Amino acid sequence: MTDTLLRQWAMLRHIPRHPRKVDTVSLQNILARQGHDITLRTIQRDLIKLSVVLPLLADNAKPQGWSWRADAQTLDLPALDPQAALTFKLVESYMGQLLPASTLDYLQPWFRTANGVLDQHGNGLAHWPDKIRVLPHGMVRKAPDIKPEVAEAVYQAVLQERQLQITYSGKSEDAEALSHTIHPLALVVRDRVVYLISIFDGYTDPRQLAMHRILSAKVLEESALRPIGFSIDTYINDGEFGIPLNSHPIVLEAEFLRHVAIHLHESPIADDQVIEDVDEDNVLLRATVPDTLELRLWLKSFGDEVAVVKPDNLRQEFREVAENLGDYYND
Amino acid sequence: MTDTLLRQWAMLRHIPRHPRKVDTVSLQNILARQGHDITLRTIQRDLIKLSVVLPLLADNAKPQGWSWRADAQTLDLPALDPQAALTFKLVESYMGQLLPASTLDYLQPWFRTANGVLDQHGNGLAHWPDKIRVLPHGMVRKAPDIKPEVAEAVYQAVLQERQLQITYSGKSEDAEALSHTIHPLALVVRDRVVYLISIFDGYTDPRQLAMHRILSAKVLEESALRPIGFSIDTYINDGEFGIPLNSHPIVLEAEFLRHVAIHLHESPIADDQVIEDVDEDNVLLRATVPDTLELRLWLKSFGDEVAVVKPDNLRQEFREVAENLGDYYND
DNA sequence: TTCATAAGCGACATATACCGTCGTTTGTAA
DNA sequence: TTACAAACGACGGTATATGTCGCTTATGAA
Repeated sequence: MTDTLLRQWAMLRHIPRHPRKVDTVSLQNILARQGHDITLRTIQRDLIKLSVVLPLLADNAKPQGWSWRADAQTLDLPALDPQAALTFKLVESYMGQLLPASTLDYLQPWFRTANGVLDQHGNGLAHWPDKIRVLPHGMVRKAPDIKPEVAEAVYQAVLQERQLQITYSGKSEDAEALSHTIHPLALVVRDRVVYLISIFDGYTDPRQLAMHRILSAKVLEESALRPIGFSIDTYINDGEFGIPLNSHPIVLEAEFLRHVAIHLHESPIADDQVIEDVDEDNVLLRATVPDTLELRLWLKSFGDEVAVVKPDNLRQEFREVAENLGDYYND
Repeated sequence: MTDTLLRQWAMLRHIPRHPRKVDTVSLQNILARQGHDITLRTIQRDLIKLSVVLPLLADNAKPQGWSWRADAQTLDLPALDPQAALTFKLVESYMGQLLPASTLDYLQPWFRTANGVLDQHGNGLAHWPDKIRVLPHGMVRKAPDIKPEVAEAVYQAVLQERQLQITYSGKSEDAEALSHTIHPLALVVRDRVVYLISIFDGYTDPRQLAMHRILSAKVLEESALRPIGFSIDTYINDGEFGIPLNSHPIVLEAEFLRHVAIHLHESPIADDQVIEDVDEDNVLLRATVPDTLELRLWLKSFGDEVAVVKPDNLRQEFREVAENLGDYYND
């Protein structure tokens, strides 16, 4: 039974990407725990042999630290097929607008691998980058960037439920950055901003910290406190992020200009959506939807191309918006 | 020099996921082309040995077909670290709303692997699924689903520039599905819908086909024609998707209610964005932005919480919208 | 049914690469 | 300088990887 191959394979999986590294003794322990009793010498030999054909590198420190080259492509098994590669490129285009660059960077190895697969698979005549585009939906805004060290510490603290020592700059630029000890609870991403929900040491109420305003973060040894019964969904549904107005869905009726309704046919807003003709220029949309802020933003974005018919209170809201707008522009 | 490891590695990379498969003779040819001159017997032995520790399976056909189990996790080297795993989960949450399910399915193996990594890395007490949420931006709409066979054929045809035989159902439900031969040019994703830009055989103008309305697709042998000088960016910029109104950026000035402006601080709409106080309740935003439809949708979504000040023509547009709205609701 | 063909599989022999052991060298800290 | 730990080189016995060969089995045509 060829233990060699399995052992090398297991060893490779425990070598981290540069700048993280691992020394031979640690590898020996890890392998021993998995049932591979092996000499240090053998591990050294394996590493040297493997580094000839794989992008592995050892630093010059005394207990040699081994790592994968930072820019190494991932070697996936099974290999990335062209469909998956294309999907990765779609994700890259989409998420570039939605996630901080330093977070998305973690997926760079796969994006690079996808490039390779696509280059190889196309017939080389014309390039595939000319054949795929993702058009932005909504304003193109860049996600505020998060320091990689901060992201790393925060992710670790959340997953392992450890306390975190952070310095946090207030909303105003000139505010002093203050140091706090916090108990992280959860991560919430909304509208390009990553929030860390956590409790300040000594307090009991969860607060939202925008991650891009955390200047430094250090994972502490102490485990984090977690209020009994805390639930991220309850927290969100309590309206802390301003999402739900009303837990009961409503039956929306609204008149759209006909040319707008084309998009509604393409991707319906509800399973029971119905679109009826009203007259030559207008159609009526009827659908059961959640009664949220997002619904209002969406309806308002159509401006004068939509008129809310029902329910009455929503129509009333829109009437008031229209009145206010009239006042603005009639100066 | 241990050729064995490399050879087995190369072989594994050429085994596709179920239901696709590969036979030993093909593997021998592939490996021979990469410089591994090896007996068929050895390949058989390798496969059997590897299938003990890896999710490989052989069917019962006569020339045995080998494949990875369809639900096999990916084995990545370097291994997925917790940060990357979390990023994959974020992508899964985000893209679930933006890409058709059948397209996103190609990334399932990575999502599964990410689950495993996170399960292992957390301390097991509380589950990480309770610690991460992505809140939707905009209306929650499902991306219309695309048939997997269609997606596969279309992706292949686009990448390899081959003609495509499709049946396409018109916009109206009752329209007959018609068969066409088309020359695919590019893929454009907008607002949850994937469009295939292509030229119908015998015509010269590019058309947009919504992929979810393609009922069947078959890649033909003939290579696709491509108009000389066709550029996907030019095509988009010609306004075929209704995006750009004007190629010159404008300097936008708009008054926002103060509480709205908090979000603008978090993720600015432009690098040169400035926010000034106007009075107790209002602030003025000034920024250089592209003059697009998206800008208008975004501004309109604020309803009566924003008043456009400059440029003049944009203010005029909004004045008209306000007037029309006033007419609607004053019946 | 029979036969021809091709693929899968078991067995065997041998070259070789693997791996533990041990001694030497090198680099770091006291 | 000394002490210590890690890296490295060399060696030999053992395990195993691989080519070869022949038998078995499945498939399809006659």
